[in-house]
Amino acid sequence: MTGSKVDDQMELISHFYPQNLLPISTRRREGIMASSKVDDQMELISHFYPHIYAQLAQEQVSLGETVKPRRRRKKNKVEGSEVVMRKRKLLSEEQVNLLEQSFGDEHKLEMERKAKLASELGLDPHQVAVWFQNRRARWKNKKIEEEYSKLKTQHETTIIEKYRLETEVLKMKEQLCEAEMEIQKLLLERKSDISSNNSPISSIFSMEQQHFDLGEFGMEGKLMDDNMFFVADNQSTYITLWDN
DNA sequence: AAATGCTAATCC
DNA sequence: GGATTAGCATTT
Repeated sequence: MTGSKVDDQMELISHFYPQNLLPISTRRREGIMASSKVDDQMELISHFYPHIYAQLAQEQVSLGETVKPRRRRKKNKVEGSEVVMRKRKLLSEEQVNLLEQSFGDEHKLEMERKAKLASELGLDPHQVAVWFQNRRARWKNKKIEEEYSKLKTQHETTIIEKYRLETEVLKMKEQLCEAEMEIQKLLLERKSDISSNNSPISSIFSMEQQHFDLGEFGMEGKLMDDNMFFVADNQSTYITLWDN
C-alpha cells in the first residue's frame, strides 16, 4: 500500500467519520500502520466510555483540527478511478441500551432530546436521528409481522371450524336421507299390505289422522292406524309398531 | 466461504 | 419517511 493511498483512505475516513480522526490517526499517517490494534483501542473507548470518547473528540475539535462533520457521502462511488468504500461502525451495547430506553419513552425525537442523547452517547446528532429513523422502521415492521401472524392463526382456526361445520352438515344430511328412505320403505310396505289385504284404504295419506302431542317426551306423534304410530323428534324418525 | 441477518447510513 | 445499500457478524 503506498503512502498516498493511506492518506486517501484517511481522508475518506475523516470525511465520513470525523470522530475517528483522533490521536491514532497520526500514527497511521506516519505509516506505523497495523492500525487494527489502535483502532480497536479507540473503538473500545468509544464503545464503553462514550463520554470520555466524546470529550476527546471535543478536545481535538477545540484544538483547531479541521474536523468539521462534513456531510457523509454515499456508498461505493467511483471517483476518478478510485472506488470509495463506505465504513461502518456498530454502536456499543451501552449506546444501544440508552437509545432503546429513550425509544421506549418516545418514538419521536425532538431537537432537544436528540442533542442531549447525542452528547450523552458521544455521537453525532445526525447519527442519533438516523438510529431513531431506523428503529421506527424496525418497530413498524415488527408490528406488521405480528399483525400478520395474528391474522394467519385466526384464518387457520376459521378454516378448521369451517371444515368441522361442513362435515357436520354432511353427516346430518346423510342421516336425513336415511330417515327419509326408511319412511318411504315403511310406507310402501304398509301400502302393499293394505292392498293385498284388500282392506279399505286407511287414512295414512289423508289429513284425518289423529294428532297427539307427546310433550312429556319432547316428541310429536301421529296415529297412522290401529297398530302404527309415527313419531318424530329433531334427531330421527321412528315408526313404532306394537302388538295387539 | 457462501448465505443470511442485522443495522447504520444514504438517497429520494 | 420509505426504500435501498452496504458493512459487519453470525450461521450454515
